[in-house]
Amino acid sequence: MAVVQSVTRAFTILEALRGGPASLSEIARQVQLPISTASRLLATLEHVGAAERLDNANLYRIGTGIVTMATGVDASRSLTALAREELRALAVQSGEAVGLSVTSGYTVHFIAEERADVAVQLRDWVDTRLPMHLVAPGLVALASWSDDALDNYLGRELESRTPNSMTDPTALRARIEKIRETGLAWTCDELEIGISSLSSPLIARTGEVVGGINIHGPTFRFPGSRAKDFEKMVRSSAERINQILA
Amino acid sequence: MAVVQSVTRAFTILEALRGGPASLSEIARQVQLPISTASRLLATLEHVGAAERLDNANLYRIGTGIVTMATGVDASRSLTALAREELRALAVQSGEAVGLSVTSGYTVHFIAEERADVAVQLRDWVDTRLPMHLVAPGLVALASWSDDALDNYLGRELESRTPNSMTDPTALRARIEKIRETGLAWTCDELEIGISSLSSPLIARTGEVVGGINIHGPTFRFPGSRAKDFEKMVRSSAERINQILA
DNA sequence: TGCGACTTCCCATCATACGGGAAGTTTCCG
DNA sequence: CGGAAACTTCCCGTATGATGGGAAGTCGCA
Repeated sequence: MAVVQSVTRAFTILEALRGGPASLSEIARQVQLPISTASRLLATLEHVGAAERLDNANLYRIGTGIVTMATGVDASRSLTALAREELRALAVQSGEAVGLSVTSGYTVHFIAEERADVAVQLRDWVDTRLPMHLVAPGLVALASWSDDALDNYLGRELESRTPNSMTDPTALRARIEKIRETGLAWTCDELEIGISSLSSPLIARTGEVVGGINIHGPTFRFPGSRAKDFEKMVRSSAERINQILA
Repeated sequence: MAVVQSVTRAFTILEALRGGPASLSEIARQVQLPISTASRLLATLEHVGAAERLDNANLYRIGTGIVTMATGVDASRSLTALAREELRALAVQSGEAVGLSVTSGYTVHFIAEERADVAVQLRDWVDTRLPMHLVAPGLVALASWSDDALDNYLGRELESRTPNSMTDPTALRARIEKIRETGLAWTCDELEIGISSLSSPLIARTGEVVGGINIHGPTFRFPGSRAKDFEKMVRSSAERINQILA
């Protein structure tokens, strides 16, 4: 299969730009091309709208043209769609409801849910935004944050929703330390009495935790005896989704 | 400013792919390149993940690589993110659910939704694809099409979902003519009994209608008395989003 | 003022993108 | 079933156009 050199190189440059705005020489170094070649390719990318130049500076970044392109992508392959099958499988396997959430600022935003067919169900969390320290996917996200970012989060007034909500910064810090070791968070009766949940992180190509998937349901259906199984399931599901993301 | 021919051509092809999956020869025709050249460029795009080939068929479509690229863009600049604020405002203002959709081939694809806090709500349409002639954003898109394209659409068997679904080509043509004048489409009980909707088009930089935003809800909440207000709201919201797109 | 790092532009060179066409495959009709 | 039409894939000779070294210009800094 014949492949056009210049086009391949152009996309390599685009890939490099994902790391954030960069100058011509930085990019040339990064992709190992002579400056003049990189310059010509960047000019071309700019020309077609795939890259843009920061206002006045000599910095390039990915352009809006790419975003427009992306909206034309068959939607069945958006993150939620890609993940949906996986979520469904996990719901069936666990017999519980399964959620997909993304982190945004200081909140966790649930964007998809799949549920098994059992009588007692929780309410639908899709499209709700919740404080990170009260939900399992929020805790795994916090666990990925730098100390500084974490300090900022914990330094604020922390919302409480049940007597079980944990709002003490020191206690939370210790708990997060544990999560860092296990890569998995449990919550129990912290958001609402009677709800238990466990979550594993979703990790973007950049290494950043962008969200989580979680199994949740009535606390009485989450006894210690099923815990290990649940943990294994949610871990391997997250693993598979991460592979798609990578 | 020197520009690399092959790279420019590659992006032209990518642009052409936005119209939906297409075969090698279709694309070659569309972008006016010799088949062998188009073939080589498509192979390259496939190689870098910017295009992919439909399972077995000889159809290419935009690839996940582009989506991944787009996620590298400052999130505040993605279409849905840009539009979200606007949608939310519109939902609050109208007190109804508000949808954002893009057109793709002969279908309308809902990609985002915001809803007001009212008791009776419709199901979530996000991630569904619907025939253009049954939904308001589809009708405004059709209204922007050339006569030839419209003939093609209307020449096919048109799906019907309720007794109110309009499937007669002549009637649809007349209706679309009206929409062309007003720049706004209403539907009532045509997709599902009890759902009303109105929509204004989203117009890309190229002048092409790429999608629409719409207000929708239970028909009983869409009396004539509110119609004018709704029309004004959806129009000005679309206007603002279009300004962002331009 | 001079140095270093950077961007832009030019131009000779030849690697490489190009496109016609052959060969193979599928689709569509009569 | 047969044969034409339309399509995809592959090959290869040609010359176009991508390439990269380097000069010239710019900026910041000491």
